[in-house]
Amino acid sequence: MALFDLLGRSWALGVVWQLSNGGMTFRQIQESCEKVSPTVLNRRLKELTTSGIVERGASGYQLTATGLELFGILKPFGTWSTKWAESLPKDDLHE
Amino acid sequence: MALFDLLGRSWALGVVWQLSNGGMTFRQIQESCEKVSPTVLNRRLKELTTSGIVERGASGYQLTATGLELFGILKPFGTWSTKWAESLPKDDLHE
DNA sequence: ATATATCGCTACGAAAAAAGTAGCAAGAAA
DNA sequence: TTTCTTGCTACTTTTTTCGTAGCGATATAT
Repeated sequence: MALFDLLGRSWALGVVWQLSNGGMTFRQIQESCEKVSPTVLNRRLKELTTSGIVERGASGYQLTATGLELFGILKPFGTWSTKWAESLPKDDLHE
Repeated sequence: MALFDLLGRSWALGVVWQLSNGGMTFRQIQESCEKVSPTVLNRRLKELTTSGIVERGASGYQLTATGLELFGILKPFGTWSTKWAESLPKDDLHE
């Protein structure tokens, strides 16, 4: 349940998702996440770092081995979500 | 990304997780989630309902077919999270 | 050296979300 | 009728997030 607490915060899942493409700079993440406020992004990155999911590397922030493992689990959401989105009226996504 | 927005709200993942055990009443969910405030629980349930993940049945709230499918994807988190929790100092879970 | 640009990040006020507590209306049971 | 439980709303306080501005550090160019 602590995992859901961590990942259930704003942008946490999005950051992990984005970082799966490789290392990104702070501002790159910021832009790819539809402009997250730097305050929150910084907080999420710190949380994910002390949780051993994200680390800093040569090319900026990147997933740790553990983080990549987590992304492996997260991956199926991608395909599932497109199916799911089609089964809904567009407006429902904004509630 | 809309999926992460929906599931990245407080208790959303927790509710889906709890409901996987079968139908639950409003108050049962409330207690199993370490006392979520009714305000938020009600909102999450409405969101998940209009998103076709949760529905109301004879025994209270329950997952739809789509919801069960989602839980199938969510399931691996369970085993992964225990491993993950062990690889961390206890305190890190509270940040 | 000076100017320019990009980087990670902090500060700060406003807005939104969640917590926490109380309690109501409806239905079932005694 | 009284008593319970259930789903849920109301209301206030606390926490989180947003949105914008901008600093200090490093790099690159002039």
